[in-house]
Amino acid sequence: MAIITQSEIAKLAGVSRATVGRVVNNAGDVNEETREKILAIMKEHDYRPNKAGQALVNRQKEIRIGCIIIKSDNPFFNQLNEGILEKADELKYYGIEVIMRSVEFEASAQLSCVSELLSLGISALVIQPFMDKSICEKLLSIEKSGIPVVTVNTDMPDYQSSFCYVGNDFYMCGKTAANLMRLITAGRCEAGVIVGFSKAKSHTDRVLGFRDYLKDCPDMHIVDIQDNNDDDMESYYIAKTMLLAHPRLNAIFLVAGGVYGACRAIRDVCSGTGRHITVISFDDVPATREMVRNGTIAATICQQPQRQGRLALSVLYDYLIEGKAPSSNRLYTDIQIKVAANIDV
Amino acid sequence: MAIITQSEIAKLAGVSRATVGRVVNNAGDVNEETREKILAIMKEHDYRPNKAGQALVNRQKEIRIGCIIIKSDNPFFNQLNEGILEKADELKYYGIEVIMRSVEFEASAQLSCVSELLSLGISALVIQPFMDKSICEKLLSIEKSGIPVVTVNTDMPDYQSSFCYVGNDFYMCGKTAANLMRLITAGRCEAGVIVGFSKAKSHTDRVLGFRDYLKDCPDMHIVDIQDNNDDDMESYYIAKTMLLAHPRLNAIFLVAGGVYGACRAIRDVCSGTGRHITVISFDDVPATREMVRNGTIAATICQQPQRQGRLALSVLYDYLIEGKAPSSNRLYTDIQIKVAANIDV
DNA sequence: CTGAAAGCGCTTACAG
DNA sequence: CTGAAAGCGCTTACAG
Repeated sequence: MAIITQSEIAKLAGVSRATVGRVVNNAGDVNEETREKILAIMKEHDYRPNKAGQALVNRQKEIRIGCIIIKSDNPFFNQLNEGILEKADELKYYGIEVIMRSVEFEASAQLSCVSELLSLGISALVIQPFMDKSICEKLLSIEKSGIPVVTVNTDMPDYQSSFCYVGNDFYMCGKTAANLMRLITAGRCEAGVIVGFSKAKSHTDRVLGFRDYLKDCPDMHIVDIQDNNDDDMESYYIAKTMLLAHPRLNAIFLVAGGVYGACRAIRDVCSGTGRHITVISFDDVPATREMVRNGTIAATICQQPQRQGRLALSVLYDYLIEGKAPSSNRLYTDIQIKVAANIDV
Repeated sequence: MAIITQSEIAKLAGVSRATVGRVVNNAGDVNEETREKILAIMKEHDYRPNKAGQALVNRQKEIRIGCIIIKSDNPFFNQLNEGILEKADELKYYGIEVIMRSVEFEASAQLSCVSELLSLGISALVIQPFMDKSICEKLLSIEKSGIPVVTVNTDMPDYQSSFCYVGNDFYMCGKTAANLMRLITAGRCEAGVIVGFSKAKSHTDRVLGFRDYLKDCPDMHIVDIQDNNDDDMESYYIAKTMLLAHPRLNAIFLVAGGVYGACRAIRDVCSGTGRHITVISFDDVPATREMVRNGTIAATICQQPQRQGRLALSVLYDYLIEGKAPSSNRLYTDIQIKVAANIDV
């Protein structure tokens, strides 16, 4: 079927291009009869607007999107950042300005940043929300005022829902980690779990999924679980203590940051003793990649942070410019398992 | 830095938009001095053409891209097909027509299809090349005549190189399969290898990578290797024979199609005997997914066929319309490991 | 309720 | 060698 344009529709309907434009964009009054006639022609010819045309005319507006991402030493967040910046650079050419803010992962800091961005006149917001009631309420209220919020990389609590969430399905990530653990330990393990922080839904969901998977595995147990606050020193101390306290512990599940610290502890405690620990971690920051390459970590589960960043802005572009809502309000990126052989591809 | 357009450059240089256009597109003669002046301004302001503008004007041309993909019952090829069709549908709006041909995986059929497409006036070709001298020579000759060839999903032999290859790095895929096998069998296995066909580089490279990885694993061996021609019945027979002939065989590496047949043989031979076979396969057609879900296959390695299809056309769009060569002439898609827990995400 | 018109950024055939 | 102009498809302010 050949492509049809607005002016061809206009010709077929015996009206002007402007009238067709009004129908397409649901903008302005149009006589009911002619509207229906035009809609019928659109349907018959499967009309879809030419995106290049839309993009071009869009440069005449000035649209701003605000982004609030976590300020942290963890290089993981740079990967997310990169994705956002890449897409932002592209959107610049389509008349969209992206305003970036890097903010402490903490309620009051996020709240005041949201207010600042609102005062700059943003039409949409991208945020990694701190899991707290005050943040939820704020985000829901600005959505009510017509500003869509995309939660990226980590989400609000389950009972709430933003315009769209873009990121991993962390519950399934936890299950995937457990699945790998089962395959590698032949279904027999005593595992230590080291969590990042409990105010990130991304972390708590991973633990939930892991636990649930273990329910069907009679010979797999969690013997200890601790928070490391994504910190390498805490992580080292916790791992070391776990390993010494539980001599039969043969697996460690690293839920978030502090991977390097935990791996050092394993080396310090086990090296030369013949004791082998199966380690599953998340993400692929440089320290983690190195540990996968040298065999300390059996597998790491990655979430495409760059893609998350790009996708968050894409979704908003489609909505703001093309008036097209996302296909789902949970857009999940791939759960990517990486072992030594495919981590550098 | 604010964005700059051709007409702003024109103003700064004191020339017309047309002259700037000529410099940007390297088209037509321009006085050397003014050319340099314009180039300097472009550089200073980091000028990059607005893609929407380019796309729009492009509709006035008529560009055709030919695609030759393998005709087969294997649903894997539908996935590749889908990706191509998706992108083709998008490119329609940019004035590009994609001509699809589904052809037997065999030299003479591919050759005559190439000729047919050339006679239709294509400006570029996408193909899954049969690995044969006659095909190589044909493709190289049409590249010499100025028509870029993108090899997709499987490549020409190593000593030759198309304009661009889009697909997995199959050698690394083979290594990844071996890496998983090592993790799951604790480095001790007697493996049977079942190959698709030997005239697809994608298949032979996987075997190479697998073999090479095993060189460093003293307790992992290949005890048998056979071709199944991607056929389920042959596959069943081969797997059954292998399992019976080698009672200590505890792992099977399924290099390509015929996954269902091989898995049935494993069930028939091993069910109820307590014998466990670790199976690693490729791709995620429905039958394979089912075997991963029910635990017959430990892991399957996927290659994003849809993405390969889309990317092959993207690369050509960038080249034909924006004059931008691909960042590399090997564009590798991700090596995706899927286990039961993440295969349905 | 409707149409004529301008303009987004770009490319290119045409006239000089 | 250079400029004026047309036109790709779209949106929207303006005049009626």
